[in-house]
Amino acid sequence: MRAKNSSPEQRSLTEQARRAQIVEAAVEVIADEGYAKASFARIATKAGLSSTGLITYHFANRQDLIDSIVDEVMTAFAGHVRERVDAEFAPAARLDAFVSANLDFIRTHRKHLVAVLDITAGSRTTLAKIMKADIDALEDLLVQGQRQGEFRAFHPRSVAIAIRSMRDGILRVLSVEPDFDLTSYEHELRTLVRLATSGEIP
Amino acid sequence: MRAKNSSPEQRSLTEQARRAQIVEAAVEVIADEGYAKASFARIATKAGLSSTGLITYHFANRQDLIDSIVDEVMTAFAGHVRERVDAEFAPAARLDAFVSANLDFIRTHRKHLVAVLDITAGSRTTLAKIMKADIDALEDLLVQGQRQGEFRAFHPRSVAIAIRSMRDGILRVLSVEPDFDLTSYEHELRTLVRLATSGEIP
Amino acid sequence: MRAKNSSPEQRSLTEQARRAQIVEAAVEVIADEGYAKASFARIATKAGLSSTGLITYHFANRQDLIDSIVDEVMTAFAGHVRERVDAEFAPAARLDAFVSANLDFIRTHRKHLVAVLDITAGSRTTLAKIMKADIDALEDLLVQGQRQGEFRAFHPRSVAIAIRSMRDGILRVLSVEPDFDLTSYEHELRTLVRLATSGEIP
Amino acid sequence: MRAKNSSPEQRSLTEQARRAQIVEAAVEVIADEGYAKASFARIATKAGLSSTGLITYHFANRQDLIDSIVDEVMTAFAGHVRERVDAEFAPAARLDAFVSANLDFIRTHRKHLVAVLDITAGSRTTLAKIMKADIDALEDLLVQGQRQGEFRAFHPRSVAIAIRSMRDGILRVLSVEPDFDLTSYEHELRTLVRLATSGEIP
DNA sequence: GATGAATGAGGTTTCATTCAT
DNA sequence: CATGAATGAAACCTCATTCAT
Repeated sequence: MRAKNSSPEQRSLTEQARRAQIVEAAVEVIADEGYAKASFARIATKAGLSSTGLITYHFANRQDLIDSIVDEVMTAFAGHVRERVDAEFAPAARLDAFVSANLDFIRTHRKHLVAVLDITAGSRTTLAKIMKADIDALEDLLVQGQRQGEFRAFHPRSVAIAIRSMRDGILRVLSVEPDFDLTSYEHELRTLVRLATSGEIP
Repeated sequence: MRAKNSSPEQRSLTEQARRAQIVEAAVEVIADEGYAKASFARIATKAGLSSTGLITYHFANRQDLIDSIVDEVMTAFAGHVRERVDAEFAPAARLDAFVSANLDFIRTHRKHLVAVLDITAGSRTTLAKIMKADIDALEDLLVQGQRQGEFRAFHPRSVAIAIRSMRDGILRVLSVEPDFDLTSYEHELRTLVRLATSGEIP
Repeated sequence: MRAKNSSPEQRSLTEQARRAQIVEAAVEVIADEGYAKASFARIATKAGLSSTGLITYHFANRQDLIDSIVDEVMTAFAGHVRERVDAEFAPAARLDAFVSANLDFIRTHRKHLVAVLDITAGSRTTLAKIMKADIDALEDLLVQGQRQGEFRAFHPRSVAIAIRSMRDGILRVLSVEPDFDLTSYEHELRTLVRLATSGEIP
Repeated sequence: MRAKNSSPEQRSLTEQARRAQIVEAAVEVIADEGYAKASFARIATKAGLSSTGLITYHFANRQDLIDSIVDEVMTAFAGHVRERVDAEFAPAARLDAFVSANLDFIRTHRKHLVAVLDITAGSRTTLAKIMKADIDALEDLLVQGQRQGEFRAFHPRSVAIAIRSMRDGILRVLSVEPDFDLTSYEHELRTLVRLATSGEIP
């Protein structure tokens, strides 16, 4: 019997634990070896499962597992960032909080984010969905700053894409160079974002 | 006898043409459907070949084909950019030329660059190689500008990564939204890069 | 402790009820979707059970469940037909009663019989057993009629096969066209059987 | 590269031979062990192939193989029967030719027909298609006989179903008892059909 | 040079069955 | 009695690669 159609609330503790375990193993495999090599067999081995059947038992199919990874990681990520952003009031401060919250989360969840980056690169539909969500949120922040006169005049969507790109870019570096030190990059990124946006709209 | 191990110089005209044809077809398939779905079968079909055997006949193996795509595209890309950069003298102008040359090439070779982006996302070793080359070149440009006092003080490698990321990021957007208009993005990108670097080192 | 190996007499009421429930669900699934798609998972779902484990708990294995379905349906079927046949005395009347009793049961138990038909089509050993029983019974009826001089001379086993085939054939039609109207078919079948057998042995 | 989309005409001799070989092996396996047990692995073994991959190479998928079997067998069957039927003129003679042609073909192609019977039992859509074609053809024959006054009044579709059922029924017997002697059955079947239809419409 | 045929490894998924609780 | 979790075999299918012609 499958757990396929069960909604998150009705999952037993055992099931939640197993799902989490599988998701973690998948994250590890994807982050370490790349999405292309993340077969059920490797994931099962990494998770210490006796067969790939257990994965299909807990997830409807491959896409379901992948979606679960993305959902879980991005929900945590977005939550972390939103909390930090919402602690600030002025747009410039909020934007700076956004950048530093991003970097913090990257530091503590490198593998998870690299895994999601890899997934989105290998799955266009997932990429489209996530990218839109990210960029929309950033754009809102920027437009807000412009309305309040804190930010200069610029094309908000383009700048949103640029900022998001700089965050993603460092993940790509990390996927190849896991020990890359983020200190300098964070400093420069915050500076760049400030320089890019500051200046009142004339 | 196989053509596999022959070095570029030894290739006959026919062979060069076939290789180019296969590379073009592969680019198209990867750009349109993603790296994951770019099987030899699809590439052969797109190229109008009757058998995947021909691909293995002209390329030692899959990796060889992929490397050829990347080599070809990146060589042309780098050549185009270098030419435009070298036409300028002052670091700031060279950097601006770099950005606009990048965008121009993206406009005219969208599919090729999206394909390479997809490939690098799916193959860590390729990614590492390309990224290093790109960032090194950019870093040189930035260091030069700082030495000549045109650029402010910043961590050159970090800013190089940031600039390269903004270029890559727009390719990800294009991979999902092929008709995205680059005009505004190019404008903002040039502005951002100028704002990010300008100011003499004190 | 398992209920698997218990003989029918030893079964508790609860257990009998569960078995019946599972058998009914299996009949439904097989009749609706075909034997090939009648997995334990589908049967459990149809029966409103939470696990396929319950099926294996009550039945030794798949074959046991299938056998139970066939046994139950065919016992009821045979009982119904025998009762109707035994109400008549003359062979011709008994044979006619046999045909009309068959059709009546088909009308009231279409799904059950379609399920059994599907099962026998998918399991040679089951088919052999049932077919032999059916044909033997019919053959007895025919031989009796010949002995009493009511039926013409014919090869009884062949005619038995033919009559049984016409009964099975309509089930195949019903498996594809559940709403097929049996009225005309019953009329023709009774006529055919009468025409096929009537005439004294010279 | 696959031969998937090739139409029958453009198949090479080698390919035609391989396809025929695989079809024959599949027929044998299905006739001997039943449709349910006819996995690619068994078919490949029976055909002496080194891997199941070769089956997928020559047939788009399982359904394609199954369809090919059915097509091939039923085309030959229908051709044989039609030829024999068309050699006669009067409806009664045509119907008798139909029956005896059916039996002849069953004798020479037992395995093929048993295989098709098994396939249709395991695949509702295929069953529906074939049954409709068979019954339609028979019904035409019967209606023709009624129009010309050679046949008595009866419901043509029902009698068509009955006749076809008697033909199918003997195949089921053969699937379990391959050495069953058809002589008596053929005799009785021809008699039954004659008795069932003869007599002018009043 | 080119091709179609063949191969076998490896992918996801389905499934009946077992077992601890 | 019943359940959910786990297992591993087997299914179909895709694929890169090899090879005879």
